[in-house]
Amino acid sequence: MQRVMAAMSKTLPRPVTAETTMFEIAQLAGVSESTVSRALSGSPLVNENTRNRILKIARSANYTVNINARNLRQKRTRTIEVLIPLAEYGRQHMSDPFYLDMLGVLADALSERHYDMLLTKRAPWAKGVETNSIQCGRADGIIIMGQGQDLGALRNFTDLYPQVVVWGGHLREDDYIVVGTDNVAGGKLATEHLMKIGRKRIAFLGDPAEPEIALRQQGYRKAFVDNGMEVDESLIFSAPFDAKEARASAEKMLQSGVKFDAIFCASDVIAMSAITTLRNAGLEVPRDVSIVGYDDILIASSFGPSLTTVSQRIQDGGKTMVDLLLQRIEGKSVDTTLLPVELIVRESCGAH
Amino acid sequence: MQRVMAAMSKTLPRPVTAETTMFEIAQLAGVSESTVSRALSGSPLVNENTRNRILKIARSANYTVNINARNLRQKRTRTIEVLIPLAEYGRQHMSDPFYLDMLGVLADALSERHYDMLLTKRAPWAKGVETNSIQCGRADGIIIMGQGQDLGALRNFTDLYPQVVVWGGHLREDDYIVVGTDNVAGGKLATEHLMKIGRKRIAFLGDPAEPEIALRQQGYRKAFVDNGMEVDESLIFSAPFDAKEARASAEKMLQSGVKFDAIFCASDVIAMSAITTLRNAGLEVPRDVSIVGYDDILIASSFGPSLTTVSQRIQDGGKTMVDLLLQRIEGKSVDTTLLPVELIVRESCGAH
DNA sequence: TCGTAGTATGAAATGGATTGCAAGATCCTG
DNA sequence: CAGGATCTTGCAATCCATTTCATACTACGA
Repeated sequence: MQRVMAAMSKTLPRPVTAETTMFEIAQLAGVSESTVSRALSGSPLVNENTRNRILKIARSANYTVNINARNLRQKRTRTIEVLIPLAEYGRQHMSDPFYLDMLGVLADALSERHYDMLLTKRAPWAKGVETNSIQCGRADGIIIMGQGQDLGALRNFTDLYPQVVVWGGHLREDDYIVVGTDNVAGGKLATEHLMKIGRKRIAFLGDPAEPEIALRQQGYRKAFVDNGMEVDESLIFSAPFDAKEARASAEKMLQSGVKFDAIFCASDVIAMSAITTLRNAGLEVPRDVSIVGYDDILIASSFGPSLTTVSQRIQDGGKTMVDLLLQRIEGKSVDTTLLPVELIVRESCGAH
Repeated sequence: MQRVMAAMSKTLPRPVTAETTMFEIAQLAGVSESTVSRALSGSPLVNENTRNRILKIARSANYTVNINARNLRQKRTRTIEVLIPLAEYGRQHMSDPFYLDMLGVLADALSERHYDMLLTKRAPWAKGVETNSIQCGRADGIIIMGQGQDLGALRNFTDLYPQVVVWGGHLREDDYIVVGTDNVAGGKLATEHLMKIGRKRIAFLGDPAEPEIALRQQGYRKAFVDNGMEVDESLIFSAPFDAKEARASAEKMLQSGVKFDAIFCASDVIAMSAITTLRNAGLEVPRDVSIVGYDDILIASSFGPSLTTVSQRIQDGGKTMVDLLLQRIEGKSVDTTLLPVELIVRESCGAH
């Protein structure tokens, strides 16, 4: 790796880590460690004057409790692991900006409750992962974004470690806690909107290997059935692909020669790719083809014809996941939650 | 928050945490805890047969060491905090997908070295953050993405806690370790490319409040000076804005009435917004206006016309940050590093 | 056979905070 | 003023693994 080096190399002045212990604070304040501990943790068992004195001393000594000692004793970490399918750079994958939006919400929701966030891209059951963070005491619970491909492994894991919340599709047979939008309703909503504005040949683009997408496709089908129409299977483009290949997929769709005047895309990223591909092929959106996406990601706003989409209520969703997980960690009984869907109509979805 | 609840509520079977301790494994194996500890940590002080026996027992008991106890004793956590300016949802900000790409690289680089990643969006010196993760023993070091607005606070912090690496622009007076591309060279490269393809009125779009962007603008100016031309200040659009407002900014640029035939955008997100805005205004890219971005983010590929951009070498950059940080934590002397820039020429940047 | 080097193991101290229990101090009530 | 209730505080145990130091054992050469 070729690099331009700066002139001066920087050496470590001194390795600063936790230095002062509670003992020293206790000495300074002339009390026992117990009292210091109680004062700092806001226990009512401490006299108000004593507390204030201790707080002042602790602050001036720049003292902070050692988290590891505390975690060890309390058997809790106030840390939640978040598992996100991040980009595999080597393989030129791209990870969906949906996750970045969600990450922001989760970060807020967790820090509001004084929890830290441990970020991982590999499932605890994946090959080569030797231990999981719940068991080894690194985290109190896990938020898993997306059910992924290996539903069996997910189910096994959540059987063993129930302090888990999964973002994804609601599958009847699953026993873990799921939060997500009502994907069937969402798919139906999007499709019916396209019908209402007069589109006749509505295509579906998305890979049903992911449970959520499969449910959206189910909703797409339901829209036809419920309106007394038949699904034209040639309009369903469901070849396996992820975000990086979305554009290629959209191109194949064009080349297939099948006629369509609308596409329900299973995600906003897919929709963005589709729009780009159509435009490059000389078609106009929404004049020639109407597009609906799914997710309502923020970046879609800096993207040209602004995107009609089914909102995943990322904000609600993230907060709900945190709420439920923390409740479950406390041992409370908790429900799988389907968030209601909402169609956000914007430019990309005009009538003929 | 209105919700559709699933029929069955899920109760916690049993709160699974670390249960078996090293003592029990020692009992089972008929050895002391010391030996178990050594066996599991791969110490050469243990007989090979004994180790294998212990490993087998530990595995069958589904045992994992308690991380907190280990961290406490060893005074290290094998955890790195990553500070990223994530979206403020309430305020409708958007966070740059550049960070998501970088996050993927960092996750890989860290996990390769058996480090965990703690994700934060608030600087340790921010108001309301009571303690920093290095001091309280939560992390061994911090990677800070972007210098942000408060350079003074950053400098103070890194004076106190040197185990920090910052992604950003190389500012001569700064003493902390910086990794980033050579932003001046990058800005110059982009601008000169636009000159070479025959563009005469090249605009700059980006907010120089962020040091990196300021340096890119410096490179933009240098391109003119070095080629014996004068900078037309009316072509520099540097009103403060972040990604969410990029589109609005681009619109202002159009409305200003200033003529231009190319834009050097300080980031890919800005470039995407600019292209969209131009197109909506009836202009064509690159026929009427050539565009160059900065970052080479993955999502730009699903955006069409594919983006000419200055690559930030996200992969190199992420790995370098992790390398340098871990070296510094070990107390080694370490250099601020400028990554060489590279222009990736694609569609968005054609000649007249 | 003794001494020495080398290998394998265990006992015990250590890391830093939290918390159950006991006890001293203070206050109140009759 | 005795007796009980209420506050405060401290002692010591506890959380669980790592590591230093000492010891036991083996083997080998002299």
